[in-house]
Amino acid sequence: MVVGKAPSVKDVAAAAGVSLGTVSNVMNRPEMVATATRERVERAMADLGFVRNESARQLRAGTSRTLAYVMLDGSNPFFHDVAQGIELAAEDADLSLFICNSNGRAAREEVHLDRLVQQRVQGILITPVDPDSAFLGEVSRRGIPVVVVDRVRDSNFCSVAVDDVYGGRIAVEHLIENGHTRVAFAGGPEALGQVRERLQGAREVWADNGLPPEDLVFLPTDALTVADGREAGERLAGLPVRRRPTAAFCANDLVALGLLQQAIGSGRRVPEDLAIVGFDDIEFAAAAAVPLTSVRQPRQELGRAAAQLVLDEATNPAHVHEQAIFTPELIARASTAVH
Amino acid sequence: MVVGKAPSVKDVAAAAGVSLGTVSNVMNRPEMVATATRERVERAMADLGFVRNESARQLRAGTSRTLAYVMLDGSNPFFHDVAQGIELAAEDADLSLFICNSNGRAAREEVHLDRLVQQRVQGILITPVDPDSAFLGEVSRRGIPVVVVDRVRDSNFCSVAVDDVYGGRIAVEHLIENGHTRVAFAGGPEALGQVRERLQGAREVWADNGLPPEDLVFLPTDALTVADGREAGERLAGLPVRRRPTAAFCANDLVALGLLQQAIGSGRRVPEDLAIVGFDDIEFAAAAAVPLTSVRQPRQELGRAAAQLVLDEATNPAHVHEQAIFTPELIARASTAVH
DNA sequence: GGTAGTTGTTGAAATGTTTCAGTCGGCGTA
DNA sequence: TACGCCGACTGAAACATTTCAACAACTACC
Repeated sequence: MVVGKAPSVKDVAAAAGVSLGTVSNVMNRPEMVATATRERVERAMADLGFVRNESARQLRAGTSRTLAYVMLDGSNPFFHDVAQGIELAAEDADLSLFICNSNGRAAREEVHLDRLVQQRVQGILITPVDPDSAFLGEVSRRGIPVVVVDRVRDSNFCSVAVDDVYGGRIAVEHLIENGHTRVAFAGGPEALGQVRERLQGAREVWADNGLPPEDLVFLPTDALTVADGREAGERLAGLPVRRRPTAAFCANDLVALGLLQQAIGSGRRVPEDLAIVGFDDIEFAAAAAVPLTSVRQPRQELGRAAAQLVLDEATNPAHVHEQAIFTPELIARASTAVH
Repeated sequence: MVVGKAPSVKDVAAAAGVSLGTVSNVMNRPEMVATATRERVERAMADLGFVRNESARQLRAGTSRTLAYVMLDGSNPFFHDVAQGIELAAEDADLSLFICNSNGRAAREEVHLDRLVQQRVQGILITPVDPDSAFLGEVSRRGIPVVVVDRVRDSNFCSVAVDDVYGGRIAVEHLIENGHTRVAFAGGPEALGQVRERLQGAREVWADNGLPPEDLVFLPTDALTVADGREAGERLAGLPVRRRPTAAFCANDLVALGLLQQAIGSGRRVPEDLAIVGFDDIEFAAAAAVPLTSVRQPRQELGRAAAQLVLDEATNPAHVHEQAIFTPELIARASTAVH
């Protein structure tokens, strides 16, 4: 049962009575070896249970067959959908995808990046903790293509993101159209670009409609999780009735779900007492007890586009950096239905 | 801006005025090189921006620094929690974790496994599409430690799972205690070991309580997704009132969430009209609009234990295969509260 | 001042591939 | 028959490390 060491090309060559080079050719340019020989070699491979050693291949060929995605928050399904899009593109290009998770910690992110550079991966896709981190620049300078996902850096990087300001606009516009004149924005921390821009869009459209700024209430949260959403909901409920918003726009769906849960749990009705709009349109948004209106990001498409950019950068010498911006779309569901 | 090729050990050695071997020693056994030399070498490394080439290291040393987890369904948060547990253990052991997703397709799973073998990873953790697949046996026979997660194979494999029969028992026992005498079991396909065993546990405890088998209604689904749950909910609602169950036990939380959504959406109250128990206790279960009673699996712990087994198998010559079984726990929440 | 031991460093072999300049034999053409 | 050509195959170098036997320089001891 215990096996000796794995058979190498040399063993295959010996078994098939050919030279090393021929075995390699069978694997890498089968068209230039005679059919009979090729079959003999393939036979030998199967008999010996030969599996190519990728380290050796990569060392010699100098090119890796894997892409990596460093995601920001493994507990947010949004990032898994992005990853899924990347995976599909990687599959098409016959590459493996290495998925890492920084969990929002810069230190962990750096460890991952460091390892990826050691592995000399073909390209790195990343939703960084801080898009402007110097370390990211170093990786890129080292010659590894880096694409920033769901965030934007400067023009030295490719990036793929969504127009968050516009997303904020359509969310709040929808609420205004539905007759709301007091609206909360729940999300944070403000250091997050997403949060800032979605809030900005909300404020812009609010002003455009001539509504008084103080009626767009900012409800800051520590992070963008369900628990933070619940907590924001409690603060919202604590406001005096005449100042209490009748609708909330949340910086992402997790916060919106938390808010929804808190509202229903404390006996308020959604959307009658409180209308809610989320952001991302994760699968659980539609599946919530009151299906959630949300600003849809083309999650898989984001991933796919990012993968294509990184591949272009890796293989096309004439590559020029590109900041792709997608336009989000409002998906109206029960949580904002007019009653 | 364009960089020449990456500096190698040789370049570092030249820059520091030492030999190749010394540079290697600085990296791998720093204690046996004089402090002054070591500092000189480290200095040179930093100056040149040297990053060790992992392929070459692995080729020569013959040992990989990465673990891999092939997960079954990227859209189920349960598996991400397991992955998180593995990641923590990997971090402790200073290893990288490669996450792959088979999405329930055996073909994709095989592609992933094949690549992992090519990479000669240290160990593979997998929640397989089919735990008895022959391919898995081949991988293991090749000398790569394989641990089956959340499923059980024969005694030639380590595995980590939860006692599903017991889980089924406590779920239904809870419902019986709450006074329900007509209960549905929603889940499928029956080919899934999980589904079969959870149902079995449910039936056992049902019989133990002297209840008539026909009052435990099997509501089969195509898969374990939210959509399937909704669909099962519709079928449930379609039953004549006198035969309609007053409670449902779902094979996992996604199905339970779907059922919950359908029930509330069509005006029934939970738990008054329909009590619901899920399985897995994913984070969204507690965050549902009606917090879900669920059978908790120690998700992270599962992953952590699996990682430890795979590491033991990889490093301990005296390793003996082990089938770890965890005991699940019922977490009662509002969806089954007695009114 | 020779011997033994210790500490730090070296140099070369080895790892499993790919790549490329050659070799070899056979075939068609002049 | 000589020539060039072509297709199929070979052999060795190269890739960036690690490892290990050997060596050099000291120190300590008698």
